[in-house]
Amino acid sequence: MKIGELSERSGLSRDTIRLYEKNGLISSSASQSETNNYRDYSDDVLLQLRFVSSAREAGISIADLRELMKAFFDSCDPSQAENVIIAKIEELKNRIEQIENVVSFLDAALVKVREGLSDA
Amino acid sequence: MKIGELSERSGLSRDTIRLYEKNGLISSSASQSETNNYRDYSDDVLLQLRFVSSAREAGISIADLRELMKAFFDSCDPSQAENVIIAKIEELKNRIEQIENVVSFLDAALVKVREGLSDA
DNA sequence: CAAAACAATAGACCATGGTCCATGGTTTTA
DNA sequence: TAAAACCATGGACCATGGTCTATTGTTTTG
Repeated sequence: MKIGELSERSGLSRDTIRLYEKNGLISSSASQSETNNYRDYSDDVLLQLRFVSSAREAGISIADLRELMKAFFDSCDPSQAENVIIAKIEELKNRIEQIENVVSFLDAALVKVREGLSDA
Repeated sequence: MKIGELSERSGLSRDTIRLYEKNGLISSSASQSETNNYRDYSDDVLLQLRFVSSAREAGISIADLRELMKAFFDSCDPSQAENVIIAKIEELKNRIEQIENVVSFLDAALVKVREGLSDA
């Protein structure tokens, strides 16, 4: 499919898709036609973009995603890929913990605010 | 305390502290001396900075933190403060879920990579 | 066929979150 | 007291992650 359709179906702007491609998160091939230089995107790319998109929303950087996507699809050394993925999972679990700490803090703050409210 | 000590004890650079102050995350008072215009930071600010710091690491934006800090300390309307905090907690829980989804995806990918490994 | 819609490319532009530097003034300390 | 260390201010600079615009060329469609 062409970038317009991919944009439509992925919910990402053309610009963003091109940015991701430039950064090695996805790849495309030249279109069949020899009169244009349009790019052709496979259905797989759509799936990849869905993952990338949710990962970006979860706060994973483009640089990190490049590593991951490379591990998924380009890795000549699967055990190397395994390591990249394991490391990333570890990182994300740490991040979850951090956020949970902040939530705990906010929960405590909430209790205090409510005490203040009932005092008043 | 002066900014140097605060920097030391909070682990944040002077520049970062000044940035946070400019953005309303913390506040300070003028020093006692009348010959200088140094700022004076209370011990409370140190605690606030520790929270800010961990929240920043968890990916919470400065703008969001400003809202939160304001709710904690400046709110004339406690029930408004409560709402801000509740909203933020909700947001963070959603974020955790998003990250957990990515982790699940990566776990699945890991399984596939390992299948590939055992096939080889 | 002509206009509208689409595509590629490059570069400008923007916000966010910091860091770094220069300047000039104030304390500390040796 | 003089040098070293500290402070405030402002502006430059940087990376990240996008968006927007202009230009030029290609398809689609009425």
